[in-house]
Amino acid sequence: METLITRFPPSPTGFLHIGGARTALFNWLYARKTGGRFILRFEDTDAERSTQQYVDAIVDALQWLGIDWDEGPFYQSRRLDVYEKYIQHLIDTGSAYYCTCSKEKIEAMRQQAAQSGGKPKYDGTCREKNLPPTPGAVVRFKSPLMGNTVVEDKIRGNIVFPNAELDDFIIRRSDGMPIYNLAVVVDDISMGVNTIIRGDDHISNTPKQILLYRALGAEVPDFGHVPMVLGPDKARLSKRHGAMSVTAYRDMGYYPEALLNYLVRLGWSHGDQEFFTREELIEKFDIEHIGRSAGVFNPEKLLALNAEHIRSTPVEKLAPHLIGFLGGHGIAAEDNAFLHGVIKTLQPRSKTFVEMAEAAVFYYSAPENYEEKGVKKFFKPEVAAPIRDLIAELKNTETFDEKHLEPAFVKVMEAHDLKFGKIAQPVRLALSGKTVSPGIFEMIEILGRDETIARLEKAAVFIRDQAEKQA
RNA sequence: GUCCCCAUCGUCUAGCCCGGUCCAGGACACCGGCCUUUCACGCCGGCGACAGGGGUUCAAAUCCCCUUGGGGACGCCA
Repeated sequence: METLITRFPPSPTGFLHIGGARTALFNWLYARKTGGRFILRFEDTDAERSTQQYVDAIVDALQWLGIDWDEGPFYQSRRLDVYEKYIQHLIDTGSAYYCTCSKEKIEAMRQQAAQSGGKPKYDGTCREKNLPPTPGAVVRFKSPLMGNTVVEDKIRGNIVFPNAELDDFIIRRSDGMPIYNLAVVVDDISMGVNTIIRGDDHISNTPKQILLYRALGAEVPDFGHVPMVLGPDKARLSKRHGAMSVTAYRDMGYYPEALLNYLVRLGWSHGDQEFFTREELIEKFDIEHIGRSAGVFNPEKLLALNAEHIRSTPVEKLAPHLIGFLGGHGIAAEDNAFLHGVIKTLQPRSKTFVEMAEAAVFYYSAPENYEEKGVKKFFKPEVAAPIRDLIAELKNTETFDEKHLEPAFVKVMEAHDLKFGKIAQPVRLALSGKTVSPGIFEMIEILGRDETIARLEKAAVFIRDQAEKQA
């Protein structure tokens, strides 16, 4: 079987957003799944709006997502001579022609068409004039006047376009730069791309491109148009929908695999399965189960999926991601057993790395003050004695794991006739400074004997001072 | 305006191609409950949809047509 070659061709006129990432993902998965190749190509023929800054940002986002490419990145702006060759061929074979109609004239044509209810089209003034190249002339494709062009879409089936709907579209600007439809086709032909998965906003470009393939004597690739991603108001995604760039999700503490998982499920399914690892995605992805209807981006579901990924991903894989966010709290954490232990206790209670980092701070630095409502509720004078006893017990506990810790607590509880909660809450506050934290035993185990005792003693002093102040 | 695409719970979706097992299944969110050392996790239960109308058929979410609704394209942007 022929090697499958897919590509992702962003235009560097903006950041990589959710929709673009999904398109890239589909192409990437399909290539990885079939052992094919995946190409990255920047379509920067619009010199006005393309910038290096966006190129870098897109590369950065793709790398973070773990979407890697086998070839490229290519830049259309550096392949002008290639397009020129193909354009010349089209002219030579009578499939394209020079046109000297002014922009104003074209605009007037459109206006008129709009008024009389027709489709805005170029009227073909220069079509049969056989004009020679002149400065400022554009090159137009000579589109068939009759017949149909059929797009055999892998996702939607056959889509028929009457050729009369198409006009003689420009393939080369007056400044010599090629136009999108020409450039993609030439690139895809010369790069051997045989499978194109893209947004369905490109459907109406497809017949034009098919015509170009034929005029160039090239084989038409497989097309598959995926539905668009909509905002909560069901409108096409745009800046006004808020955080839509991939890097925004990185900054908000999302795990790349979770984003991938969410994105792929927005438009593709594998029965009832919701959770996928990257490997599972590659193994199970198929083009047959890509849906046909547009999907609304749902940040809440993405958040929930992120939490699920955080919960079920091995701590070693999570650690490098968390370290950056810990840095934001002034903590220079090392990727060691301590960090891994910390993550373990935070996994079931963190939806993002931002949350996890925040919750992890107390492990690295003893609380400087205690949550106020906790102090009122749990640091009462009567807990001073049990805490003193607990400190003494902990000093004698041989191993610091739950199995040995619990008897120590039970002993203190019995001596003072307390329920577990009565001692656990003050201890929680003493260790973490907060009323909400991971389990008591797991915290103690990670903090270790010295640190635990130090924090308990500090709390005991605090409680005593507190009592004196009141007296 | 013209052309094209789409249509199952609020949202993402399974089912639709190969009608009956679907008084429609899962997930997120929401509401109860259980578990419990806090918060979570987890578990159990609830709420909630085949856009409408015509056909075809013994039988339609599944096939056909129309309507309605939503989206996209119509650039010397990609």
